[in-house]
Amino acid sequence: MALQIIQQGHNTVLKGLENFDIKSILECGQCFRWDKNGENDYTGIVKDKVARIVQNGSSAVFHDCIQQDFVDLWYKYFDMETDYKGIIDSISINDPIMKTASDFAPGIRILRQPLFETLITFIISANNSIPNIKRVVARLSKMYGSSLLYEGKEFYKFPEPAALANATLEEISMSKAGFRSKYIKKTAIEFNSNPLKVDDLKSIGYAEAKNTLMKYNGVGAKVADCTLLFCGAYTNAFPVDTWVKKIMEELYLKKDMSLRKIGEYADNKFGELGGYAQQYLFYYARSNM
DNA sequence: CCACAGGACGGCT
DNA sequence: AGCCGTCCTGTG
Repeated sequence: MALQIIQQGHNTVLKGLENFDIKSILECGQCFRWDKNGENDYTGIVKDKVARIVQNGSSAVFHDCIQQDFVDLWYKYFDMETDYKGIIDSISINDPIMKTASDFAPGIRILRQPLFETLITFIISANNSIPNIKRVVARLSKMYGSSLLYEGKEFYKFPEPAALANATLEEISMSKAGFRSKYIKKTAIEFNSNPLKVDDLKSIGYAEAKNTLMKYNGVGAKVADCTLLFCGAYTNAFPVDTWVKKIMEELYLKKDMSLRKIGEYADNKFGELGGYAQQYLFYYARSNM
């Protein structure tokens, strides 16, 4: 059944969802601005829109969301045009490990998040835990992002590059970003004076795009790959963190290997679909290992 | 109190 | 190229 998008009063209702599980999507470690209200019930902010999403099987309700907002923002954000069933079939055939990992969470989708926000939040993710990353991002947004009301509650947009570029290091440090505070400030200054767009990254090719991002202070190979993958620029980006290293070594490689070599192995094995493979593996590893 | 988890960087070999 | 100490905050 094809996806149906229906406006019902103030809400937008989706029916016929396939490979869409809101819990897997929002808790697989790719985003930091969503909060759980209850089972399959989340509220979050992207750009200047807040959404409360409640999923029930193959249906989901976007509360206080007109159909036009769904089409303009959320459809792209949730990567609705991509055929995830086809991707899973393609990477799982002749690969029982990937079959197990994708069967564990076939409803994962890779979000297409705003570039500057993705870059800064993954700088914050360096040597950090997901709950702490969320707290730091929430503090920065409250300090430097404009506020908006949704269902009577105040939400804060992710800061504009200029707001973080003009902040002092002492102020940014109050977010408790720790040693990453100076990375945030330097990168915001650089980005603000020479703004980068997703299309710029797409036009120069994966290797050059990764090099470009790694010039920012606080951005190594892993953060660069996360940014390229989660802003929707390159689906072949395969970020190797400690969890992916662990699961790749245990299930595929059967020996210790450097982060760089694991990345090369994945590139050969998964190619253009590496980013999807990485997400199934990462979520499976974090939940089961 | 201590041990540990989580990546980038810079200095070293 | 690879190894290792340091950076900061929070949790057990």
